[in-house]
Order: sequence, then structure tokens, then C-alpha cells
Amino acid sequence: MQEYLKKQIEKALRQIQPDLDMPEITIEKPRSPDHGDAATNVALTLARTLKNNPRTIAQEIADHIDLSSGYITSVEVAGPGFINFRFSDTWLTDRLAEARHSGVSFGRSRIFENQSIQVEFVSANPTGPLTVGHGRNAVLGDTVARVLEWAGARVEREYYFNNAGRQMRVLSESVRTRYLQALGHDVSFPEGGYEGAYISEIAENVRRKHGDELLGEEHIPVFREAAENGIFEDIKRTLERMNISMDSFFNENTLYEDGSIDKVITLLRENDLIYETDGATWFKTTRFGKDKDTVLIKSSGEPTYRLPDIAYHINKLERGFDLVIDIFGADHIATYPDVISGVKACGLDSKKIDVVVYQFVTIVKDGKPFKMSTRKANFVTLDELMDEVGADVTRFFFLMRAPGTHLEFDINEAKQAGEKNPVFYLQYAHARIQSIMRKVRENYDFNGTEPDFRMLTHDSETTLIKRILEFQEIIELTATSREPHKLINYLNDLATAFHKFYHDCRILGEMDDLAFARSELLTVTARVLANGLGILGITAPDRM
RNA sequence: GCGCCCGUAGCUCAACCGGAUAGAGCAACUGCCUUCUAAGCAGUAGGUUACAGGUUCGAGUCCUGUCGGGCGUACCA
Repeated sequence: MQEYLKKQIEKALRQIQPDLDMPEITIEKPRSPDHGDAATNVALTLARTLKNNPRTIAQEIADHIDLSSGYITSVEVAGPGFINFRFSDTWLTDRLAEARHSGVSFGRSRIFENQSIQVEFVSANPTGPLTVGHGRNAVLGDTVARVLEWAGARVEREYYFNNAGRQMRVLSESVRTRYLQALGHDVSFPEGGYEGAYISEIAENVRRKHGDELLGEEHIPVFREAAENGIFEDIKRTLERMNISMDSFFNENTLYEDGSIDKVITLLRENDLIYETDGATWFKTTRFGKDKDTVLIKSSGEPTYRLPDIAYHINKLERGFDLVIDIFGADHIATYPDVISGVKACGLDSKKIDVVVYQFVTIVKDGKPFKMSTRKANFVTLDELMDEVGADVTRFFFLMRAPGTHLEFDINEAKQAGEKNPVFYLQYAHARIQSIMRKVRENYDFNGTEPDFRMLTHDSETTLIKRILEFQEIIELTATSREPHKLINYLNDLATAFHKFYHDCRILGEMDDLAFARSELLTVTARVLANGLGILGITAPDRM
């Protein structure tokens, strides 16, 4: 429709001013329904070049719009010079019939067709259970992946982790200490060690399996492995509960084993972007506009995390993805420019890397901000949260808000959210429709195959139809902006339109043709709700 | 100090590329269930979009400055 309108406007403009430089014509949906179904501001933008009053221009364009197709019923000039269009019922009902025929795939788009996209998210090192702090990352990443799939892309979900660093050393030390303590040895807990109860559990498992055979320091790898495996299993189970399934887990270590790390250094050195000072190896990030150079290899010989980060992103691009998306918390934002610089310096197309940065979740507990620390075992796990409110509410909570805003997560409120939680509004709409449909099937036996949607003339009906028809556009908008809350806002509007319809229009008791048209309208509505909730990874229940 | 993000109703947040009268939910108040799920619908009230300038036909949105909050600014990850 947008394209059609643009063409009509262009045609009108050409008639008025044949030698005009065709401006960019934007069609938007007016905020207020009083202003019609679509509007354009071309007249306003042309006012300057045409040296004429915008309203006059608008009127002239409006007069030249061809209404013969029957899709547009009115063209009006309004406000400072907007041109408002109103769609005809024919257009609406034709599109609705199309939507009905496209069945379960209604809403699918092809704007990312033939694109292979990787989304990397969660990527928490296996040092402890996933907390609500990780939740926003996990849910955002998975939902971005889902919506990109709906927009036509092939998507791979990857979890990147490091099981070799300092964190993991401290972790195995912590487990070992608990093990020794359980065997009655008087050893003090390591400074900065991981204090969570899960550490003792892992230690206990090791003890059950190996008894007291592991007293010597040479057995540390056993503890490390036990910790990593146990924790990773937990993490995977938590993700599964949240309806998240990874396609691959990428161990940072492989970048050392396959020589990628050395290759990055070599390439940077060839480009004269590397130098050594004080025994450390530096990357000339000042060449890329940074105010300081960056250490890639410490004087201890150990790389900083930026080096593998660069190698990892090169690795991703070399795997042939058309687009690589990182889901980053605000604390990682500073590393992003270095990675881009590194990738660029190694001759790869850094434009294929896109980062979704989300702001931190402020945990509020008992009315006070709650600072979490995995080491101090001071955290609320995602599992605990899901025990309280379920996976649907958990996902919804993290997706409701734009990634770029600080999200306040009140634990107490979420726990007692129960039925006033906004996710139920959407699920209720779906369940309500299914309930109606069950009754419709009991009471009617429609013999036609094609409903006559022209029967649907009530305001609540046309509003609902218009909402339904926006679905695909919203998916595309959500996929390109990578902002799932836009889909949520849309589904809320859709549910509102349905509930209003429910209030105003009945099916049971109506004549067959109207009942058929209405029930098919609801079938499509339910499908949009189910598809939309599916993209959010949330269930669409048939009963509540 | 410097860099990035945020500041919108009492609270939590929307607002597509700069568009028309800044919208929802929660909380408050008022109506609507003998008929398809009241987990709903309709309505009332609530605002100097942190503040001060600027850009223009038009600014919550863009620019500059101030204030407030978060994060970063390590040879930590």
C-alpha cells in the first residue's frame, strides 16, 4: 500500500511540475485515526523548493490523486499541509482474505532472505548459575534471533565462553577448598573465591566419586573440569527452561589452538599497528581515534581479552556470515571499538558486525537496589525467578522495554505480579478467542469455504483488521531495529483491538454469513497473537 | 577529568526518518457481567518531555551548555 501511495503521489507531482527533482516520499501512519490511515508530508518538505505555501501544494497534489482503483476512498489536506489518505473497505477485506490464506506463515517476511546471520549472546563464563543479570542478554539475543528468522534470515545462535582464564582458576581453587574442608582439612577459603552453595555441591559430587584420592595439587584439573561441566549443565538447563536453544558453543581456547591469535598479531604487525613497550605488546588504537593505545599481550605473556575478541570476530566473519550480531551489556561497550579496529586492520569488513547494547538491569529487592556479585554468591538466579513467575513472565519482563533504557527489575513486584502482569493480557486474548472458537464449532457448520469479509463493517472490526494487517511491517521493523519491545507494543495494541471487538460484536447467535466472517477474523487474530508470542518465545495458551 | 548510555504522568515505560492534540500499564476515582472467559470494556483525573539556549514551516526526537543517574576509562573479564 505504501508503495502504491508513493507511486500515486509521484504521478501527481509529475503532472503538476514535470521537471521536479523527485523528493523522497515518506508515508506514515498518523497517530490519530481522525487523520486517516496513511499520511504524507511531501507538501511540507517541498514548500521551500517550490516556494509556495505547503497547504496550496498539498491541495494541488490531492486534486491530482487518481482514485479510480477503489483502494483509496478519500484524500484530504489537513493541518499545516499533510495529505491524509483513507483506505477503502475493499482494500482491507482483500488484504484480510490474503492474510487468512497465508495461514500459519502470516507475518513472515523476506527482507532478510538469503542472509545468514549469527547472533552471539549469553556468553557467560561457566563460573556460576545464570542470574537475572544475564537474563536480559539471553532473552534479547534469542528473541532477536527469532524475529530475524521470521524476517527470512538463516540464523545461528552461538554461545562464546572461556574456560581457561583466571576466573576459572579461582573457581577450581574454590571447589578444591570446599572438597578439602568437607574431608575435614583445615584450609582457608581463597581470597576472592566463589562462595556460592553450588560450589560445595560440586565439591560434594567430586568427593562422592573420588573419595579422598584428590588431596594433592596435581589434581586441580579434576576440580576445574567438574566445576565447568556441572555449571555448564546448569546453564544449559536454565536456558532450555527459558525456551532458548543454542546452535553452537564456541570455546575461546580454539582460537589459540588453531593459530588465529598469532595470525592477528602477525597481520597487525605487518600493518605496523603493533609495538612492544615494557615487555607488553600494544595495539595502536590511537590510529583509530582512541586516546590511548591498547595492550594485547601483557608483560606476563598472557593476552588480554581484547586479543581473542578480535580473533573471534575475524573467525566469525570468515565463517561466511553476512551479518554478525553481538548482544552486549553496557559494561562491554568500550571493547567494541577495539574489536572493530582490529577486524578492519586485518582486512575484513567490519560493517558486517552489529552490536546490540542493552543497559543494565537494576535489581530492586525489598525496595532497595541490590548489587549482585557471582563471586560473593550474592545474586538472584534465573531459575529462582522462573520458579516464582514462570518462563513466560520472565521473558516478557526483559523484552518489554527498549534495550537502551535502564530496566528496573523489582523482584518482589515480579514475584507477586501474577495476574496483573501485562503478559497475561496478550495470553488472555488468545485464550479467549480459542474459547469462542470451541463454542462456534459446536454451534455452527459453515458450508461455504470463503467467508465474506465485506460483512465486517463495525468500527471495532475495521480497527482490528487494520491492526492485523500491520503485523508483517512490525516484524520487519523489529528485525531491523533489533528491538523486541516494538513487537510487544504492537501485540498490546492488537489485543486491545480484539478485546474491544469482543465487547462490541458477537458471533454466537448471528446469521451464518456474519458469524463465519467474524470467526475467520478471529482465527487470523489468534494466529497473529500466537505467531507474535512465538517470536517472543512465550506460549499462547488455549485456555486460562 | 574524558567517553558512551539514560532523564517523558505519583510509579514502570511508549512515541516509526524531526510531524498534527506527547500515549499505555500500574496506582486513584466512576460506570458496564441472566447471553461467546470481567485476567475484559468504557470513562474521569494526572505533563513546562530534568534545566537553559540554538537549528526550522515544525523539536520529547537534532546541536551546544548545565544538572542528576548508570557504565566505561586496567598489562581484570
